[in-house]
Amino acid sequence: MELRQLRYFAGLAATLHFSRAAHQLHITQPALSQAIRQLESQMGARLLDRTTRQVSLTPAGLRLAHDAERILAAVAASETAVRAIAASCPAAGPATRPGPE
Amino acid sequence: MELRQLRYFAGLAATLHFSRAAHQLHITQPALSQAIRQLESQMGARLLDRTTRQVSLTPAGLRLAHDAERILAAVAASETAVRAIAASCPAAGPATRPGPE
DNA sequence: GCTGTTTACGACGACCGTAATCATT
DNA sequence: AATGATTACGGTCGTCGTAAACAGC
Repeated sequence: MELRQLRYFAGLAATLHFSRAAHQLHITQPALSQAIRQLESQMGARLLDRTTRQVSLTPAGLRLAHDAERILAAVAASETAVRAIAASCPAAGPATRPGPE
Repeated sequence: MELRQLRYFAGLAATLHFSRAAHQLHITQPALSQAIRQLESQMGARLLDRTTRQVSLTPAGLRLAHDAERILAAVAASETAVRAIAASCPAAGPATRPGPE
């Protein structure tokens, strides 16, 4: 499982629409479809009920959608915190060159 | 930021030793070094103090190490939960073929 | 017939492993 | 000199986009 998968699935779960979700995620519909299919395969569980025209979450999909948002929020929060710490600690900066001059 | 990065960083933070961490992660040292470097670049913050022979966490790295473990635990828990739900809901299985027969 | 998802296919890029280099003890 | 991390480089796999096929309203 990768964060990319969770981002895509969260976007799809929010809209329940492949086209719109793909557009919001800045990818094409086939790429999203493939990624979701791969996620389902890896999880060994069907996450969506696709009746070709109707997209709805299965119980497992609902759970994953909920968890995905929490996880993605935690990741974003951590990233913000780490950047803040680095910013307040010049010695921990990315390219803090004390330099001889 | 990807989970792969977090897994690698968590493993490295646990041992503070590239060779041992890489071995435990089933990759080579250069691959780990590259992944960590990439993570630092993307985060815009130095996560480790590498004095060539001595590896120690920066404040930002310490924070990320802590967050990474929490996030990875949440991911693992979610995966378990989703699989359990799918297992208890045959209709949500991966290849549950009701079949005409 | 049209909207919307899936499948097929080719190209680009990322990740990993091997080999060589450099630094520290 | 030996250990350990980095850099360079080539191969391979994954991911994405375009094009075509399929299904429901």
